[in-house]
Amino acid sequence: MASIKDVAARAGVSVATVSRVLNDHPSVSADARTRVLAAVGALGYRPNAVARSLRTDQTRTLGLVISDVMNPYFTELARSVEEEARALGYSVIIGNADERPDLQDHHVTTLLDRRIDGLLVSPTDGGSPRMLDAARTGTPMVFVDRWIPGVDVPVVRSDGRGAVRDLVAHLHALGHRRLAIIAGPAATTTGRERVDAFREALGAYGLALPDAYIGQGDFQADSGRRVTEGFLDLTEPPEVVFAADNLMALGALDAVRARGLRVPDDIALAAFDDIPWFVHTDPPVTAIAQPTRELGRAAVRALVDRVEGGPGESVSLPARLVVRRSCGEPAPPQSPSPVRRSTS
Amino acid sequence: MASIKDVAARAGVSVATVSRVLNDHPSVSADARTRVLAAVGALGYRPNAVARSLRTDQTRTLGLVISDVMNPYFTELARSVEEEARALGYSVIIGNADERPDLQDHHVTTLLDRRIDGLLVSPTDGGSPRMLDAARTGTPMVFVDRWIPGVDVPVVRSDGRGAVRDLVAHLHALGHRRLAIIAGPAATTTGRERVDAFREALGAYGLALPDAYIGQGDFQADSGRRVTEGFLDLTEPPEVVFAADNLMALGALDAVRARGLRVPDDIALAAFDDIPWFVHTDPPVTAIAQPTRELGRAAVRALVDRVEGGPGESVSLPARLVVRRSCGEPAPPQSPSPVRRSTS
DNA sequence: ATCCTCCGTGTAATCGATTCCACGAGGAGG
DNA sequence: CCTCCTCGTGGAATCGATTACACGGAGGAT
Repeated sequence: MASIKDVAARAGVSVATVSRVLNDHPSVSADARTRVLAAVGALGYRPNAVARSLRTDQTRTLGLVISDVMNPYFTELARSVEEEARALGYSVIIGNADERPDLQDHHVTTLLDRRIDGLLVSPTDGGSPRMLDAARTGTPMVFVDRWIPGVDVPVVRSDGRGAVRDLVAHLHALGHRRLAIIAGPAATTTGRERVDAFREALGAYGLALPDAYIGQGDFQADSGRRVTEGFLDLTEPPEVVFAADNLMALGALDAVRARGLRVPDDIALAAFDDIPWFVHTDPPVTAIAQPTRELGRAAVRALVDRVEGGPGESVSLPARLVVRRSCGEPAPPQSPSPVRRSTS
Repeated sequence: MASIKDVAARAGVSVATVSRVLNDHPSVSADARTRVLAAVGALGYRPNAVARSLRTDQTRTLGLVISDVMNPYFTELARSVEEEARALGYSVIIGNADERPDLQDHHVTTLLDRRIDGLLVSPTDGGSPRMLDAARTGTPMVFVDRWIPGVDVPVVRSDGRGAVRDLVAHLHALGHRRLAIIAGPAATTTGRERVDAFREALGAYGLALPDAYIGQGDFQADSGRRVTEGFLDLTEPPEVVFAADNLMALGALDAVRARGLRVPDDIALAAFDDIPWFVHTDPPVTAIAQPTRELGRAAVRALVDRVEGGPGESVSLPARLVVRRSCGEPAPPQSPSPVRRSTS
């Protein structure tokens, strides 16, 4: 592969001049510039980003470590992150932690070894020493979606409290009183927050959230299935199951179906994190939608700001409730059939 | 950040010795080794991958350019690629082309600039000059899922012919005779092949595939919707719509629902590429499933083989039909309700 | 005419690793 | 005791860029 030396030789100038042309430094004669450009074209020369990075100490690359790529929410997040980064002249390297702290650590380590300019993380746990260390020693870093309390890093996230209140209001209006939640891992902020918000919203209606109605999940479909089975085995099963993420909602749907029961007639279902497929499930699932695209954009902007020496502002965007039919909502208005209300 | 020089100074040896310890070169005394290791630990030293790459001319990184991350099929592919690459000691940088040739070209270019060791591509089109050039000038490269005819690069893909035959047999047995297809872009091999396989399978039953029953899609949900509306507007609409990918099937489902029609009673639906959500849609969708994980693994193995100077074998794995209820199949055996057959 | 600036250019140092080569010490063999 | 290896080690070149510095020439001011 042609190097800058080859270009210099062919253009009859020094490598310094070639470099100046390529970085459009002002003091280059028009003549030299055209000769260099001609040589570049003839050789199909492309600067070696590795060498350039070594010298300039910047890679124009951002690292993104997410908890689970197979979750459509994170896929969309990753996509919008890449889009915004590209617009700003950066590349993105994605590391998929699969909700495993050891994998998360692996990715953080290799990203740091590659000297990425900044790191976007949606932490799976309390954070490995390596990550905490990076944050402390000044690696530009921003948390997205989830964060680690006590670590001084900007956080870009969505606030679901309002939407959870709306959801509970919706459920209450439909007559539901026994509401259960499939929680995310306690090690994650989103895992804890969603439970807290749910409990708080319940409290506003004088409803309690008994321990038996809090199932411990891990944001994966299997755990949603397992927890839901537990709920159904209770002597007094809940009337509604609220899954703290979309994958666990899917598992819950599986569990309900496996019992030969139906949503929402036998049990209602709602989920945190909306995805296109929820429109097409049987029944369509009521969910809380995060402004995922905006989250990705804002995260990149905050990170790039940090990279360039700025403060990198934290951002919190509101989520919103999207009502469908999985909680017993009457069929949509265009349907002429009479409204049938679920039991209780 | 500590460099090899700092380690050398602290251990009281030369940088050469430090490097030898780190790459466990045999001729290093036990004494020197322990001192170096101690210094590494004390300083929290991690070798600079950028510098190392410049010198060794290898990045231990693979590039993966896929057509559309938001498509669950490609997400899973990307995930398995990363898994296998990690097992082999490589990192992977994913580029999302979003079915846009210009974006694909952008990613190929930046990946090449970064001097990745090998490139995995699922081409969106016939290939940009840059990509063709890279293939010709010896950049290790492997096509996955889709490929470009006439380019001498190993191809790792899934053969769907058998599964398409099974699908047509299934449809024929259910009494369907007017079968239509939502095709993928003609610029992609998978776009063309699936139509060909479908037409061929139809031929075996003496059925034709009229032009009116071939809708041109682009592998995105919107096109599936549009094409399906066209089908429904025909004076003699098809009884079955076969979408050449999962996203277009989703669009088709939308279109059918928007008309107030039902699957499979009014029109049957099948898709290429199975995904977990198809189990939960209304109705569950009959689909052709590719062995995605194995495809990803095989692709990485072939690429790494090329990188290390081997031939890099092409691989073709069979896809298989997964029957669900979207084509009018009787309800699954465990259901006690009587079988109801769709019209025609 | 002299001096000072400014402009375009080249030489060489530098980034952080790897690795070839030379060198000195020590052991084995004659 | 001399020679020859072998082993551990360090010096220095190298990868391909960027950039500080020096230098020569042109042009303007005095």
